[in-house]
Amino acid sequence: MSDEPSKGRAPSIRDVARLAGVSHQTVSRVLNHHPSIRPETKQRVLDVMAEVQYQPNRAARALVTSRSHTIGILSSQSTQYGPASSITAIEAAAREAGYWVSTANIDASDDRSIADGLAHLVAQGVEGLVVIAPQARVFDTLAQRSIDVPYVSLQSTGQDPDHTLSVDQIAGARLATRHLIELGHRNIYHLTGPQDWIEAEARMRGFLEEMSASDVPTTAPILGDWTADFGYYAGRELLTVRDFTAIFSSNDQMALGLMHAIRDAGLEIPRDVSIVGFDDIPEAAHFWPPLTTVRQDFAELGRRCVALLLGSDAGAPEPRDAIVPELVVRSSTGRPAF
Amino acid sequence: MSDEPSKGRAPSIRDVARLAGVSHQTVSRVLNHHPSIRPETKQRVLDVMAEVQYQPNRAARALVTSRSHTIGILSSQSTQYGPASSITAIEAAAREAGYWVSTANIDASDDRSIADGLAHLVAQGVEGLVVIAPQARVFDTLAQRSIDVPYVSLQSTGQDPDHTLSVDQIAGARLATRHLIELGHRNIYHLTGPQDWIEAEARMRGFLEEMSASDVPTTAPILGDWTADFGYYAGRELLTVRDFTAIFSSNDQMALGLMHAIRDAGLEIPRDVSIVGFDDIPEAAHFWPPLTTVRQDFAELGRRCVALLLGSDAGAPEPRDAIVPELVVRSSTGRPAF
DNA sequence: ATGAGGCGTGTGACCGTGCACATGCCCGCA
DNA sequence: TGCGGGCATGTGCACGGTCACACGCCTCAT
Repeated sequence: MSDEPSKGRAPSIRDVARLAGVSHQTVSRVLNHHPSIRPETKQRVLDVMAEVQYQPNRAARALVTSRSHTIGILSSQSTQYGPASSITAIEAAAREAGYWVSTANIDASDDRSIADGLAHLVAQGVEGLVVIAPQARVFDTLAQRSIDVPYVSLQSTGQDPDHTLSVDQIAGARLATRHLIELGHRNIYHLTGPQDWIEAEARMRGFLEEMSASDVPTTAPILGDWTADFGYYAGRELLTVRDFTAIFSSNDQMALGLMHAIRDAGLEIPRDVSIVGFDDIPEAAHFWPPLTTVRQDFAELGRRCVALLLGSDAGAPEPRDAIVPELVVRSSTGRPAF
Repeated sequence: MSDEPSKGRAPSIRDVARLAGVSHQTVSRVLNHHPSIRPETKQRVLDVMAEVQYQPNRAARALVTSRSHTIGILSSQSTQYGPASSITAIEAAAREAGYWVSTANIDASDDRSIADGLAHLVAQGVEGLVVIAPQARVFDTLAQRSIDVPYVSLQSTGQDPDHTLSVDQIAGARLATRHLIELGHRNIYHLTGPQDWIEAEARMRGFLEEMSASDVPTTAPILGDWTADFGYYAGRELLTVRDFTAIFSSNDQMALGLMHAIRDAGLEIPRDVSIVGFDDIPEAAHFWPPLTTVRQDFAELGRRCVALLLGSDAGAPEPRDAIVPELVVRSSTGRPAF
């Protein structure tokens, strides 16, 4: 019965075609900017589209083209500053390139959750995959499923350079460590992130490398979990012995907890203990004292990430060198007391 | 030519059907847990599915059902702790309900960006929409487009209660303010968030309400921007006069900046100035001194959010009362010096 | 015995888009 | 004059699911 009115569903190209007096294919051509269309025809179609508020159906298009114009992000811990910043940066860069982003937050300690998240993104037809989850497990699952989607991992594993992109965590950690050594510290502890975070491991490696390169005796790193709470308790624990003059923390939050514990013990920073963090979260400049830390350029990371993903089609020779982070010296570090 | 091998495309229900010796419809029934299927037939189909690693094509399903099983989140400032936590909580709750989440980060100061983000989510066929962006603008666009998708805003506007869900920011702000008043403070400043954030406005209103309810003379609030940097500069500015004994900051980051400025001026917290924040970010307990603040239950918020969105179908009588936040008293507040 | 009805399954259409191919027209060149 | 070729447009099918309906078979009440 109903000939022109929409019957509950949104208008399709066929509705537009009928109203404009052309074939559905012509409408499709207008949508895809096909060159061979008479300007007046094109205009007529565009007018009708505007009139009926036509919106292309993404599902239908994805169905036939198998393309979604979407990049998937597999992420865990997305409330953390690092991952959150990366996501935002990637989103911005993707938008720039005309792509959209779909995020799946996973519990990286749960294989099932990883597989589900991955399946979700793949089922959505993402054309690229960014993994911001730490676990090697994720890569296993990825390989196992013989994913045919280009992917990038935002971690510095060192291995598998084709799929890895990152701030050079090792270099950053060496920067931080060298800074402490140059100030004269010899008894330096390192507080790591969770052992299954590849980033955490890289920072630890950087620490150890720089220590031995400078012939400073190394102490065993303390395994942390990124949280300020942990930093606090670790600090209390360490202070029962107090055989150090500086601590390099794997992120700023733990550094904050450490400083809390140190002050609680009646000590002063940096007079009694020097502290270096990692990340340079926006708050770090306002810690007490303002934190010396290592800054990562997340925006640049996001940009390169998208370029790498999308460029693999175009074969663009994207610079794949790791981004070198930068040491930001503030007031939480100084020469040891003696 | 090729009869069984996959021809580049992923296997479809028809491939599975052929291999299992049934019709494609039977496969579909297995997928949808149709009751009338002989167990052995079902098993055979499931076996084939596992064998060929069958994955239902989401686009195809969405095309015919017009359902995506996806909830859209329109968000700005998603690196902020509040929004990020909300997103994570919503995602968790949605997954619980068998839904997925698609996020669109927008620049809330740009109408075009808002419209684009909205269009993106709608085009994706989201079945519900959560808006975590502050601007009234977003709602205008929403109304203007006569969106037929149920939506919820995570802001306490007070108006339009059907589409609003939030922590009761006003109550939280009153809690914080009353705490200061009860300690004996009379000269209290308030540092707000950006004026176009509805949450910021609500907290300001709570502050003003409590002040006048307690007959304390009110000072004009200071317009902030959520950042610790701003808190620092605002603090420096305020200290040139120093006509106050307490400050209630609209979030924890600005409180951190304030404390930085106060210490820089050689003053002590809370002896000389008391500080209250808002959010209870995980780091707040380790600020110096540990911050008295207002805690919001984001997980609960996310849960209710999803329930409200999905429940509107089922007609479930979901509690729509605002979630009442909780005051966490730590060491940044105390009685005024005299 | 017969018809109603449920169960397990198959057939064909349809969702909205893009692609391959066909069509008619006009232009230019041999 | 005939024909190749580009332009503007149309026709029909494919994509991978779901839905409405049909079909045999068996059971059970009439």
